[in-house]
Amino acid sequence: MSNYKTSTVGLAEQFKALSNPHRLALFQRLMTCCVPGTQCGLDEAARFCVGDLGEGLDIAPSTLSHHLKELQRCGLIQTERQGKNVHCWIDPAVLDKLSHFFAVR
Amino acid sequence: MSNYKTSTVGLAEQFKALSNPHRLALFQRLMTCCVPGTQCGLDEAARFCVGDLGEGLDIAPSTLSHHLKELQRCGLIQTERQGKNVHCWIDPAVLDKLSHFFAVR
DNA sequence: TCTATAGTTCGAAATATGTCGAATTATAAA
DNA sequence: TTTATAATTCGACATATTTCGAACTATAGA
Repeated sequence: MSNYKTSTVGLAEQFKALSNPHRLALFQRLMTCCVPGTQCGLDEAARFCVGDLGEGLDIAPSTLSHHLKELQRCGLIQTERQGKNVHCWIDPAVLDKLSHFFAVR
Repeated sequence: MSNYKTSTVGLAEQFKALSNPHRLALFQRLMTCCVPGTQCGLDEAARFCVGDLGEGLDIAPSTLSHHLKELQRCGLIQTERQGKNVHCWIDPAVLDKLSHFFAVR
């Protein structure tokens, strides 16, 4: 447990979150705002709200909510209420960590 | 959604394979042979056989076999019989792909 | 205050997964 | 040919996951 995010169990939880096609699609949408020059999580214009994220995925709101909760539980995404909406975003450090895991160098 | 299927569903299957702590541990062991100067899959000395891979994981041989089959099914690892043993390895291209998926910038 | 919108929680049902032991196959060695 | 070792397949069972609809909470605006 020295570092939850990089331990085998913590990593496995993140991969489990990404193992569902719906959740992976949600994550990929959030990734699109993580581009050069953009500060994910700081630039609110680059965030998605829950409803918009689920657009076109054809799942019930309760299912969408459940999936986002799973993504958050394992540390893959962040959420914050903004009035009637709840905004979601990815901390770029999360992507860095996962990218490096597979980069054996 | 053909694009949705090829990119998202295939990836989700690989993440599902890595979502089990035992399978992730197996994959991590195989990753250790993917180091600079080593050609995974070509240098047989750098491969693990099934029995050695499961060493210390405390799972039944049948379970080990099942997990490796899952890793292979989604394209994460390769296997080849070598006499009494079956050798396993990772194609470095697989690691590149996954690393790049998370490398947004 | 009342209403509409956005999202969450809960309980249930169908399906998938992880695991084992027993039986089986493949190979090498005696 | 017989035996030992390495690994897989199969059947079973307990547990986990995915999904929904109904009910609920939170907020903004009229």
